[in-house]
Amino acid sequence: MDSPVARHRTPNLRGKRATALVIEAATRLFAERGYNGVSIADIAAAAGVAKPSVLYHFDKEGLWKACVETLWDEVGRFFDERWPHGVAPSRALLETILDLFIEASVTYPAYVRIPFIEGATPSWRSEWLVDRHFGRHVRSTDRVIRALQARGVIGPGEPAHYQALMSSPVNVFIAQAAMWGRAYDRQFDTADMLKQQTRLTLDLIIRPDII
Amino acid sequence: MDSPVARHRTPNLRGKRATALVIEAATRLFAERGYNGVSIADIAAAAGVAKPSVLYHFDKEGLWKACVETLWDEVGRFFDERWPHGVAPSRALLETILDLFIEASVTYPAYVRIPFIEGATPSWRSEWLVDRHFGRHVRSTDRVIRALQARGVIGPGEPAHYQALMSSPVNVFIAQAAMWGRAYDRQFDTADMLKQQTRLTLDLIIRPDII
DNA sequence: GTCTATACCCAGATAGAC
DNA sequence: GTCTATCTGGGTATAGAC
Repeated sequence: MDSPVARHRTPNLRGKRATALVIEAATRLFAERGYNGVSIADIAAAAGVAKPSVLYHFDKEGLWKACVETLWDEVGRFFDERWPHGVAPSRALLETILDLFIEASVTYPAYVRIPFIEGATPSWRSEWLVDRHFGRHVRSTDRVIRALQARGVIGPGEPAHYQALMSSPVNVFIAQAAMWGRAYDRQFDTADMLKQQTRLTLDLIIRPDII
Repeated sequence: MDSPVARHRTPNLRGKRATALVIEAATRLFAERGYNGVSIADIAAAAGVAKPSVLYHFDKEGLWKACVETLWDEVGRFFDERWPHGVAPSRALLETILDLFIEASVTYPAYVRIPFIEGATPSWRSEWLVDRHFGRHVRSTDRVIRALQARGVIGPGEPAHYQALMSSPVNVFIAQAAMWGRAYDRQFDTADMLKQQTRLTLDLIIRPDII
């Protein structure tokens, strides 16, 4: 072995194009460790290719953006297929939407973890995320909350405060699951824990006299 | 200028010892950008000393731990001086405690931001934080919540879920203030926003029939 | 204890054969 | 398009004068 002659190896394909393999691996790593915690070498190893093969397609910044775009496209389709269009603001609507977000968060944890990690610290990534995705999402949720308030489903107060409360399930149980899990010696990032947390949050913020 | 002769300069002191200056600057930077986002050169520049003067006292890992210990000591004293010892579990107790946490979080944002940033990603820092500080804090809050539940101040359900809800004000309005601020085009990390958020959270989780 | 100068390593990125 | 080999910069850390 290690003969100097027969040394070509696994030229490339495993069915998928290399770019897809790289984006898949990179998305997982970026979501686990954050942009600064991942090297091109890590990504290349995880994708089963050589470092320059990654850098042939992307520089690191471009790769991160491509990962986010690909993931958001996928999650966007997930929501489009399930969104309750044309439903009047009601307790049932809020339940449906929050359940949908939980399902999306469990299916695509990177969708929660990437904004959480990169948004904690100022950088071109946090700005880019807000300008391109997060801002739109926050403002549209804001409108849903206002509509629910107008119908009396949830009480008065700034929508931002309700958003903060509603984001707590995924923040704690997905983005910080490892820390809480170690503190409590127990697993937190399960669909069941998320369901319980969301149920509790809903029961608290929905006014008791509304069905 | 730049003469090769008269080239000694600001030997050291500004009243404080260099270690104190370094820890002060490093704590601020670690809280803003996270461990991996800060270099020794950044810290040295912020403290007004040379790089090797920082490394004479600490290696980077030791410096980070010293920052956390110093800060936690300080916040610990802050709580010790104000903690409502011997007060029976009641709505008033919960209000006092949450107000205290807000005051501490506004006074020492690093106390919120450092666990938030480092806890998002697995590393020796997240493990060290949980084992040394965060775990104890979470478990003691857990006991307070159980006592309040036994008195009927807050409803049934796992204490962890209530902790997640109660952590949402500081999570969103301190640790992710920059991102939400950019999305809403508005400032979030103000004492007033935190007060409002905490008031809302309390009103929701405290059972309405309890005074 | 603090500095200037430098060692050393690992990261991102490029050169050029295949 | 993918590889091996290499360059370069910025990072932590050290050597040694003062």
